Amino acid sequence: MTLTDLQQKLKDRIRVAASEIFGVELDQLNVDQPPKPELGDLAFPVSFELAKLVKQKTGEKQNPRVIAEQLKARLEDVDEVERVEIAGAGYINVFFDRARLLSLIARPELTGRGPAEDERPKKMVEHTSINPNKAAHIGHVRNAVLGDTFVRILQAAGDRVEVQNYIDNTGVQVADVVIGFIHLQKMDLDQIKALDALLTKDYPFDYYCWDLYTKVGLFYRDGNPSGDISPAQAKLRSDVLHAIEAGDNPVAELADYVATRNVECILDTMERLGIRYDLLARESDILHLHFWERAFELMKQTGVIRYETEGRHAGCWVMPFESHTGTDEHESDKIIVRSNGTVTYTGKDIAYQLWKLGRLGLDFHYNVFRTYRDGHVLWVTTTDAEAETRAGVDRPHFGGGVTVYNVIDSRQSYPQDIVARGVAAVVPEIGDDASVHFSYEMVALSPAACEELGIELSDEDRARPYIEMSGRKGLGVKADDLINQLEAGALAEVEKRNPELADSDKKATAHEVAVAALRYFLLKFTRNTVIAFDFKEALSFEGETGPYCQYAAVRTNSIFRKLGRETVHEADSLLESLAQDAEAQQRVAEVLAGERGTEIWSLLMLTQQLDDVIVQCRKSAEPANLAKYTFSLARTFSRFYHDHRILTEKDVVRRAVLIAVTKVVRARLTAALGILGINVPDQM
RNA sequence: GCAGGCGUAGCUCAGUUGGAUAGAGCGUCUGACUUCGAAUCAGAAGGUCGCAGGUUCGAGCCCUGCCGCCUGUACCA
Repeated sequence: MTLTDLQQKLKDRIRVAASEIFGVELDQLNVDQPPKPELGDLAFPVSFELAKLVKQKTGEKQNPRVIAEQLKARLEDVDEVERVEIAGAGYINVFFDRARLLSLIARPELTGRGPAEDERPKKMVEHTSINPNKAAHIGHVRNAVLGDTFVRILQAAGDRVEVQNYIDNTGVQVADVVIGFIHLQKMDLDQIKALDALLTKDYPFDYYCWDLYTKVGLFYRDGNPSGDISPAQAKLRSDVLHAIEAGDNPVAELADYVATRNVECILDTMERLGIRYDLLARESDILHLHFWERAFELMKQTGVIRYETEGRHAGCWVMPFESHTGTDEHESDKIIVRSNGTVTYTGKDIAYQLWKLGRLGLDFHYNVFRTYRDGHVLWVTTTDAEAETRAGVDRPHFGGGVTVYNVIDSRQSYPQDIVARGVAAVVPEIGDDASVHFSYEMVALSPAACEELGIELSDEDRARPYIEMSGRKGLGVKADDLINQLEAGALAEVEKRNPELADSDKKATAHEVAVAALRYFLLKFTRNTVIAFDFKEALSFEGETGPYCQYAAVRTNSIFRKLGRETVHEADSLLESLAQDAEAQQRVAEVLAGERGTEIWSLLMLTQQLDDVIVQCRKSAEPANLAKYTFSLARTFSRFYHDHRILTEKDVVRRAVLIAVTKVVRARLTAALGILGINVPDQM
């Protein structure tokens, strides 16, 4: 029996009682937590609701407190319930039998649940999807960390998940860097390869491209970063772009090398943070395998788009958009195919989305991109039908998801909405819910952070709350730079605290601490909060941070290291025998009673909320809830740790209780951190 | 104009489908280390939840109207 089951049992009792006593059916039944643990373990505000329903039904006005009194006896019957109190204007507060529940909770957890792997509906999560033309910055990392954590949440909740990273290898951003190599650096593919081979770890290929991309931005604008692109350069860009899209020519070959190398660098960055993928879906393959043409047919057949013969959009295929009315300045219809016959980005996105949902009727070919150290294989799409047989590895089936989550920043909400509607219109049976825009706000730079980066600001910018990062302007904090800085800071701390450790262990620990700091920093804000990046805050290891949570978990481990097996065994068997030993049960109840006992008890209750939090995070798609919960568990444990000595505790029963609670905390805290993508080192 | 988001302590942010005395962290001030590790803990100060109405037993949360900020609203990708 878990706490969730117990809650359900109590809810059922209340429903039955409401029906029998008042003749009223409750469709919704809320459970709260009392503001203080002294007020009970669960609170039902149901009496207020009942008073309303009874009044509606009979016209008779009832006092919520009187109603509560009538329900009280029904709940007190339950074995796990010690007593029930009526509080305030009519809250029903339930107090559990603490000793009894402790022995239930302290039992080793049963593993294994849910149906077999392939029977579960598949959820698709697309995240990261960085333009492969430069290094990743912290804004990209927010995307990846949010996506990766959500994947872990879904998996923890028992879902089957497929993780995709979309590679826009034929877009203008790649074209821009290609122009930089060809026209600014005057390099051909062989020279680029030679350069790449010479680049060091401190300044890798994606860093080189980062700087080159900025130069191209200036080149386009004749040296003025905020100027317009000159017509001659625009022509250059468009020619290169077309060559890349067409494929099978030297420019496309060069572009493919550049894009692929950047993807490799970005994947390396992400792996430092524990982020991995199942499939890289490349735009070039979507193009060359004619996904769009198929989608176009489907959209025409279903009447989702229509051909305009007159007006401003004459010659275009448009998708009517009735939700907002157009004004003189702004159109209400979205153009999918331009009058010159080319498809817009939105059109291509609809095709890809249809494939993800298994509704396109076409598939990619696949190749192995890399194999992670633990054997997990990352696949990449290809047009080469033979690639897979050459790979000689079993491939999972890709695509065909029931729900698709696209982790894309909130500025894309308009086009994302159109994609979702377009898809839903083509295949009405799957509905709008199948496409979820997992949106988040950007990471911007605080004015202070800009100054630290040595970026000059205009007076206008200085007055703003934050400054948007820009790859084109080279304005941003590179992910690897920040991770390096975090690792250096953590290493200094580790060296101070654990001088006896081997250098490799120190570095490994510092790495785990750095990952914890960065991931937690990006997860503690809710998705629709703009993060104004601040170095001091991001580099902090104190207070509400990842390392704080880690530290609490490390402490639980060090307690067990020092306790010795016998003592732990003794504690385990004492709690196991509770059901048969009335005297021991009485003693445990005493330990858990009173002010000190309540502190221990409320910590134990908090550990039991993890499953509910996971379920809630899956539903709300909000990883910040889990981050907040994890911090609060770590904080509550830290307090418990200071208030209760375990190693020196002489009272055997009391020590057994403390050990049992610490054990449960260790398991839950480690699990919660794991879902956040944070590991617990042996020491730190 | 329209659409979406935001406005909560000095600063940065949480706040579940409306519930009990609005919470954290940072910063400030005061305490606690021959320690189960102080990356910690305890205490203090700090609030007209943007403004004004409304709905109800009850509103930071729902409704209406204002004010302010942000982002979208391309035959760019």
